[in-house]
Amino acid sequence: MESNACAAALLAELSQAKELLKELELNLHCLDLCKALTPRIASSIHNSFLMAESFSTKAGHDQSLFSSLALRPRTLTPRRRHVLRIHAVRLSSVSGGVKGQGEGDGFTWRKYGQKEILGAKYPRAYFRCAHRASHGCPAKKQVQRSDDDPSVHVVTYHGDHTCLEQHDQEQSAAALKVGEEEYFVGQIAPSFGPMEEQFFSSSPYQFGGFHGAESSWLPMEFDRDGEIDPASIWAGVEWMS
DNA sequence: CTCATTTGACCGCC
DNA sequence: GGCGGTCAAATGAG
Repeated sequence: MESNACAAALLAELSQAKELLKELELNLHCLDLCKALTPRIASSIHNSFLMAESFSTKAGHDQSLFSSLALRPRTLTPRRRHVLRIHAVRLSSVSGGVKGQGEGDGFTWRKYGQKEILGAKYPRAYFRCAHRASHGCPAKKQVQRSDDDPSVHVVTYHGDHTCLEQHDQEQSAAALKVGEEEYFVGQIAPSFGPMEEQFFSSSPYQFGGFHGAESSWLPMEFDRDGEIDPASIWAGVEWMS
């Protein structure tokens, strides 16, 4: 896809996300927590806007948006086809609480594994959709605490839910489609549920109390080889198949 | 008793 | 052979 078209698509999706955030702010004004979080989320998306605009102006005619985004070439090959969503979540001590009833980000997950990752301070937890057995839902997610900022957690989603659950988060996800590939480049903040709370509280980093969470678009920077510079982001991200 | 989580073992890929 | 991802038996909570 031609770079300007990619940039336009990205901006269009971001515009939609921004409008959804405005709507969220209007509808949830009675909740102090939501009022506190919404401006931050909006600010993060605004930063993404600046990034996207930068891409659209900086990306030369011989450099696609994806090369400027530094997606590795192998992610564009048919053999690497996948749906990936990267989501950074920062826990906060905002009072009020946002915990759901066992759903967390709106879906029900079952933890099926936890693994110590080489070079990482904190373990990675593996979750799959609870409706895998009944609906064959292939959705999975991985949750790992950031080494640099323990209050930041990287949630990586694999696959889409084929179960019947619907929620606003899916509708507000900003996706950029290119041909047969679909890359989710951001997602509106969900809340943590009891399962994540339990996982995080049992890991080496102890919370004084879990009351809320905020998430943000990842302010990524990349080097010329297409590798993500870990020092430039506040949550480590790996491209996964 | 049922169901979700934990955790060591196993498997496949690089 | 090392590592990440998954399996499955054991364990615990309700």
